Amino acid sequence: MEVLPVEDRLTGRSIAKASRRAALLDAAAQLFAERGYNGVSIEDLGSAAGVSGPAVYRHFSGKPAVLSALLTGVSEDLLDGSLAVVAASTDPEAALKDLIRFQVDFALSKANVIRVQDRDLSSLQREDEQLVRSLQRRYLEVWVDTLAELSPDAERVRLRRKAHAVFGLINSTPHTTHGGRAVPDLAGLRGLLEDMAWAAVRI
Amino acid sequence: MEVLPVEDRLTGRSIAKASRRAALLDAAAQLFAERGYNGVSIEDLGSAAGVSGPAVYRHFSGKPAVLSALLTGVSEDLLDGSLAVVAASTDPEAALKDLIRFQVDFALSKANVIRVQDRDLSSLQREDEQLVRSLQRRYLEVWVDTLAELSPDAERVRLRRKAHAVFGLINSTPHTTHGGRAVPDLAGLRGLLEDMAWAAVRI
DNA sequence: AATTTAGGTTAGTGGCTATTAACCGTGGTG
DNA sequence: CACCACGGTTAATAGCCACTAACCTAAATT
Repeated sequence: MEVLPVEDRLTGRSIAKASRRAALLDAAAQLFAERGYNGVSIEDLGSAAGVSGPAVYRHFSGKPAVLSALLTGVSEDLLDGSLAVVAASTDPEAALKDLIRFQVDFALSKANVIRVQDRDLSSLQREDEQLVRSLQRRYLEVWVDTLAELSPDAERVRLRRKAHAVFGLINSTPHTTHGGRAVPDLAGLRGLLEDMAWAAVRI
Repeated sequence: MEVLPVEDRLTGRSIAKASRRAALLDAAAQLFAERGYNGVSIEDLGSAAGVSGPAVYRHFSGKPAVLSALLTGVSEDLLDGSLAVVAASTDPEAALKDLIRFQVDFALSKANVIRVQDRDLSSLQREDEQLVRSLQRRYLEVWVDTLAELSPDAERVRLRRKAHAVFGLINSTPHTTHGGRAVPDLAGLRGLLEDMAWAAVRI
């Protein structure tokens, strides 16, 4: 008979393991953002997390699994976050403003992962790619639903394009913030992006 | 004594060579956009241009040279085009509108190259990367100069960020137009992007 | 305290791929 | 019409890299 691992015990080892896994994902976000998925070796990944080479296989089944964990994670965070934002807002206009703020926060605080998401999505295995695309689609629909409440007459196709364009606007700084250095006037940038996004979305 | 190849004769072969080179660059734009520079092999590249493998070396010194030709080409086209646009306009407001139209045209007609440019810039060799970055910087400055004429009091840092964000907005569709399929309502998309860009830039 | 399990390590190993070698037909040139 | 430069071909070559094997130590479990 097998021992069912129904409940994971919080032993010292499991904590260490979790934090190592997190370190690997952090390293992956940074390295993939800089050099692209195919430009990073498992050895690079391991040593950036303070461990060398094949130890990565104690945490992930392979290189694709690392990318998959990274991208499904960010997609879920975006979707869940946006649902929470919309649920907390009363009127659609406030909801849209909060969605913008949320996306700006996300883009500025997780620039690396944002970058990887639209750079290396195609490197995922078919199944994972579909999952991530589905999560992204649902996130997009949260925006489109909110936009539709504000412009009931607009076609959804148009609203979808609008949302895409706003994402491009907001996500632009990760592309330009080279290497992940700190941004001087972060608050100013945040405000500028919010204002521009608001102006663009209200046309 | 060497024969100086001062003037290239327009022989049948040289024409064939030029068109093969163009085919290779087209293939590179498409494949790099889809799979990323490191996800495409020389063999892939060649066969997509109707030639197999090492024949590529008759046209480029190596794989990096292909990427370099692609990216310096697009950067130069953008810079030259923007200079022409500004030179043709009289007042700054018209210039800005034309710059937007120009960038939208470019993003919609050369989506692949746009994608490669901000995806695989870091795969260039140091020297070429500096060249491309320099061209991009000069292109950005064309925008910033125009913006500065319209808002003489604004800091250039802020205007630079603004321009970046507008690029992100306009270049968003290449990211979303998966696989390079034709866009249904191209004119509508063009108009939408222009309107949104104009609204965003005028905050 | 004995034993098992898990996360690490350092050596392979095999496949892919950029680049080079060696060779070949032909358009352009004299 | 003889020659040759050139764009192509297929067959090495060499290096990188994902992944596996074999082994080792120490935390958990008993």
